[in-house]
Amino acid sequence: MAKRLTQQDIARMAGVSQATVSLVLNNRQDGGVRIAPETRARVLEVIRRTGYVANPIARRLHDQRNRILGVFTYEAVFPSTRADFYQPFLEGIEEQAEEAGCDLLLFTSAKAAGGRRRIFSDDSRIRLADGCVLLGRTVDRDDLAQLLTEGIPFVSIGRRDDAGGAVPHVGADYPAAVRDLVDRAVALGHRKFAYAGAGKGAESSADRLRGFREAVAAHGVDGVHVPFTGLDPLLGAGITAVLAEEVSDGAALVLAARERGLSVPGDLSVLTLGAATRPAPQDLDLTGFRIPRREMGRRAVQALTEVIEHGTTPRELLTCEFVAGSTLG
Amino acid sequence: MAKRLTQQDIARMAGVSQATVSLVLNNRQDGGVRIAPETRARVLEVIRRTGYVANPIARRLHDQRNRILGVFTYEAVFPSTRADFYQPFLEGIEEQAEEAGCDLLLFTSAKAAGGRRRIFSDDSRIRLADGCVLLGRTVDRDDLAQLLTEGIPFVSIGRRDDAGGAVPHVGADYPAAVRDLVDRAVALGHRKFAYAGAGKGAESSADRLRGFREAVAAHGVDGVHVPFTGLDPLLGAGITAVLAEEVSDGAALVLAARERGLSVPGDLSVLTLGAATRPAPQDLDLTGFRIPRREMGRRAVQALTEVIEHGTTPRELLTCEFVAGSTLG
DNA sequence: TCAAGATGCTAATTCGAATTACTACAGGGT
DNA sequence: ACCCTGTAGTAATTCGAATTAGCATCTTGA
Repeated sequence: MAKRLTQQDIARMAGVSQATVSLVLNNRQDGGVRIAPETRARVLEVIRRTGYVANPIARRLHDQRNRILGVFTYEAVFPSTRADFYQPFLEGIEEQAEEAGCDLLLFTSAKAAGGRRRIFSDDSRIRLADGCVLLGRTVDRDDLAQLLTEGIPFVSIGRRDDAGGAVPHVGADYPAAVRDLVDRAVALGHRKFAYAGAGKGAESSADRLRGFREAVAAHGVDGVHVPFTGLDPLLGAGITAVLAEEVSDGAALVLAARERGLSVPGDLSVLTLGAATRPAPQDLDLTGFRIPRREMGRRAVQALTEVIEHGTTPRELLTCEFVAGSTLG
Repeated sequence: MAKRLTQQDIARMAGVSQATVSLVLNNRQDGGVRIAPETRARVLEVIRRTGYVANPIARRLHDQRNRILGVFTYEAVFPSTRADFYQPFLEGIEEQAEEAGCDLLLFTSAKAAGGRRRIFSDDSRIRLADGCVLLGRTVDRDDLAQLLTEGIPFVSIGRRDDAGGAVPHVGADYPAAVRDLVDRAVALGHRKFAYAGAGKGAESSADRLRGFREAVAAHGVDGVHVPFTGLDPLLGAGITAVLAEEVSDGAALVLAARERGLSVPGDLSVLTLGAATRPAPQDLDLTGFRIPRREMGRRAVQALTEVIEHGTTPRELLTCEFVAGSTLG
């Protein structure tokens, strides 16, 4: 393998010093730096002839910045089963990274110790990057705490509870989105609501349930929280509008109701809250909201840039867009 | 931003020299290097406590390994329009990288100069990685040549013609796959074939056409090459079996034939050759072959590891699996 | 008891480029 | 002759980690 040319080589060929080559290469004119036009031309000619390109590694070593942004996920991102979830986020991340002139480092080397990746292991490579975007429905709290104490610049996609300190994040404003759905349903005459789903565990689940509770309280209407167990318990309780955390659960409700000869939304309205841990049928035209995944990816990278440059702690919730659908009436 | 820890810092904390930290970190025991167990333990403890990781840039400057593998694509990988194409490759790449304990660097910073990314620009970052996987239907020949002359380890996914030297690649064996299809069709009685598609441009297209020509020659049957222009020219020429380079073209043929009251495969057999530059309907059950994309991704990373470690020039074609379908008879 | 050998660690150098402080010299003014 | 200013360039240092030569110190064996 042919040894790569260095500035020293160029310098020798042009009969100048390495420093001069560097100065010419970076076209420096400021701060009392002067290179005679002929010298400059001579150096440039040698560079042109040899096709010399500065070694980016040495360059970065000096500049203290990599222009590398890390992306950490707690599972592999590409398998098609997970692709639907990660895809839009990554799309936004990639877009913004390109704009910022940064490369993306996927931490694929993180060993799945005990089935799940961990950021910090014996040989953590997290510091390879200037900073890191965290992606996943839930994030290990110990990992978060350690990121904070070690002062590693990072931004979580998705709101996160404090973990020994405020966690920088770019999330979706689930409370507002869920309140909006309830508002619309109340305006249409609904008075008995149910929230079907976990409502806890991940912050995103808790936030949705919180929005639900706030909304029913504000309107003074009935609202119960139940784990998702199918259609019967809901009908028995006289519910007229169900908010299903999981899209696939919402879809299941619609199908079950119709199978039983009930009309959706005539007899029952079904609203879906965007959680997609399982694949769901696409053809049901469910009413709900759209999580701005791609935009979240973009904003996360922007926020990360700020963290890296100014050490700020950005926390931001993006608005979810209402999706009219046809299951609310 | 909190200053990043250096070996010097670790050394101070452990009360040893920077050299010792380096030796412990790399677990060196050879060549007269000896570190007392207690010292080693003390250093490791500090490393563990602080979560210190060697700066890859500095490391790379000195030796030649980062455990970072680059992935270069000539367009953004995540946009959903391209996802179907890239996804399976990336899945394999990620899998194998994880196994090899390497991280993946996506060259998102490569500016699309003139609409298309280029590997080499004024400030090429290609050398951040230990080596690089190239992904794309076509690859810039100048880029290839420069990769070769600069001795940068890389592997192309997809066979590539020489570009001032043999290009390491992991491709699909299109000639064999196409020959196999022709063989099967001949065995079923077909004697007049057409190859519909570009048959040139990308190596993958040329390889398919070459396989076609070899096969019809070997069997002594009729075989013409036409650009894809719909159904009529084929019927006029008395063709009974069409091999459509593009999946979507194959699908179009089937639909057109059936619309005209013809039976597929009764009146016309349609074989598809797996090229997917455009989205195609999934429900037609076309006869053809499956490109082992995921496996290609895996093998490419394995091959790249060999290139990096031993400077070899692996060239390999993987077998495409026959897909029976229902459009050959 | 003293040289030989083993042990444990460190000083110094290297990688390639960027940057700063500084030198060397020319010409002008007094 | 002296200082001053401007010009053109270079030597030396820096970034962080890896490596090698070599310096102390401690054990043995004769």
